[in-house]
Amino acid sequence: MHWIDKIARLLLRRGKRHVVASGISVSGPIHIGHCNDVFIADGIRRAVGELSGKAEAFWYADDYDPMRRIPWPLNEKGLAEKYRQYLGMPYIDIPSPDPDYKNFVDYFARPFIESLRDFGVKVKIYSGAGIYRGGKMAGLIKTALEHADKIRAILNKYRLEPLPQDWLPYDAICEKCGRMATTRTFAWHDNCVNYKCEGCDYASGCGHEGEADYTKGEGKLTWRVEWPARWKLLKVTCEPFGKDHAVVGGSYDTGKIIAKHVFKYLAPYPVPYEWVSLRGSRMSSSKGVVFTPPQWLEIAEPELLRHFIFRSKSTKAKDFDPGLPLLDLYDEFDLVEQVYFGEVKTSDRREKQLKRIYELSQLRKPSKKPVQRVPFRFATVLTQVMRDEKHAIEVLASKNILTKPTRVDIKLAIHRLSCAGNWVSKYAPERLRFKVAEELPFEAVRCLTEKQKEGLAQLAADLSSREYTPVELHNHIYEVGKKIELKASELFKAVYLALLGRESGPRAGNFISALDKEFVISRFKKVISS
RNA sequence: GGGCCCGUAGCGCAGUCUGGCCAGCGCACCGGCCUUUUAAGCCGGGUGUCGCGGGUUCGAAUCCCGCCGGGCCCGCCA
Repeated sequence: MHWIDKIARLLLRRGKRHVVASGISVSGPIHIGHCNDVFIADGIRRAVGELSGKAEAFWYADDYDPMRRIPWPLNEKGLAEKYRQYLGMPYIDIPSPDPDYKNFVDYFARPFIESLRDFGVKVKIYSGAGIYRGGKMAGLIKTALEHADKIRAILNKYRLEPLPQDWLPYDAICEKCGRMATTRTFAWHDNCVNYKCEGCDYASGCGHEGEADYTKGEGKLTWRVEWPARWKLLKVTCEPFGKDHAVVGGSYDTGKIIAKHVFKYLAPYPVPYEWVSLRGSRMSSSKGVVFTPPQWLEIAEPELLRHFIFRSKSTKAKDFDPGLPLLDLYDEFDLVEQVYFGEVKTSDRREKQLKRIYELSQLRKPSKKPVQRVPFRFATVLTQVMRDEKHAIEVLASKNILTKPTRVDIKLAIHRLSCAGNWVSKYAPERLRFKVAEELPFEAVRCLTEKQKEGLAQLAADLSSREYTPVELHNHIYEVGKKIELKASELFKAVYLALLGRESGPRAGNFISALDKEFVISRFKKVISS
């Protein structure tokens, strides 16, 4: 059974209605590693629903935390100076570097939130700042303040250095300088928490002493208390989270205890997950080592990222490499799809697992009919020679890659071709790139022998006298070589030199078929008369 | 100091929860074929002490204990 379904079953043993939480701190560019979080939450929501439970999922933007590091690209020269002043302030109060976005949070979170729909993820969106400023957390904050001693005792069990006697689980925003990380709270009464803006290790305080109204969002609960409060507020029953929170004595452990003893709430069923690395190294918002969902959609279908996440256990570390390894991911996805549609056989057990992975990779219910796909490796060649979409579809049909394609098949093919085009220009190694020479490459064809020219002349003549399928054409090159007693490899070389200006290229039959015939004939003729 | 994950074929991995067709998949590789350059196709081939050592069991990659190696997280804040 797939791990998503195991979790769904466990949840249903606890109850019928479920709320699956996800969310991250909006501290910089949101990358595909963060997709684990929402995709898993959404996947569980889906699985619970399929098992006739009631479930919803949400994504919560932690946008009311203080900025402790300036993220890429705001830490680049010019901008860094400007953003230094905002250290310690809540993300929501920091301006956007781009006027098209409302603020720092909008700038980083909107591209992510907007892409969620493209990935078939159906989640409610919450904003921490919205929750606090809307006063929704007021009651829970009061409870936490009333139980400050109890909370402090719980946390101290897990700390080397105990919290101060007057510690409160609340971080106030300084009304004078707007910073949150710099304040120290020490007392409270009615709706207000007293603080002094003293500074912290990465930002200095302004010295102001004041009162923050916690019912109006003039501050927030400290993380280890906020998390359980949020569970209670939003009735969370299940939540995936990264391994940093999952550590013994970490925020889940203390959150569970605080939830039970302070908020009288059963902690959600935890789903810890491993992180996604990029080309072997940890993604880092501050260094700009990130790969984002919109970047993903440029080079691959959304189903592929879902496949990437659901194909292995959540606790398994995953590495993503948009270079050549992406091709393997494509092949694997296509293979799983063929297994789903019964076109490829495997063991019963494996088949069951793969079919479920395929379902989870889909944005909606899978198609009833088998889907025709253009192998991505081939798409990377076709996209470099095709004249237009119509022509590309003709080529695909002539090669039997698409047989009687439906409108959907054609749409998928065109989409994959555009992904392939983007991939070739952005991530492919040089050797997979080629460009048809627009003008006769004089330098390159100068070294051609008379025999090679004779071969090209023959090919040109044959091309104009009849139609060839790609395979026929490929074979025909060998026939021509035999006829004029020229080694096939020499003739291939001549073909590539004439068209590309280099000695090798994509498989010749495919390649020439994908080009305009008259263009090829005239190019060959030009070579002969050069 | 504590915790988590990983260790299965040359490489990447599935299988471990629920012990018994679990010795598998992809790529690579080897042999053969297509007169067939190329990250093209077809047919055939598994190349393995399942990290090591114990234990439980009729039976262990799978469960338990110990150890080794690699990676990561926490021990500030989130």
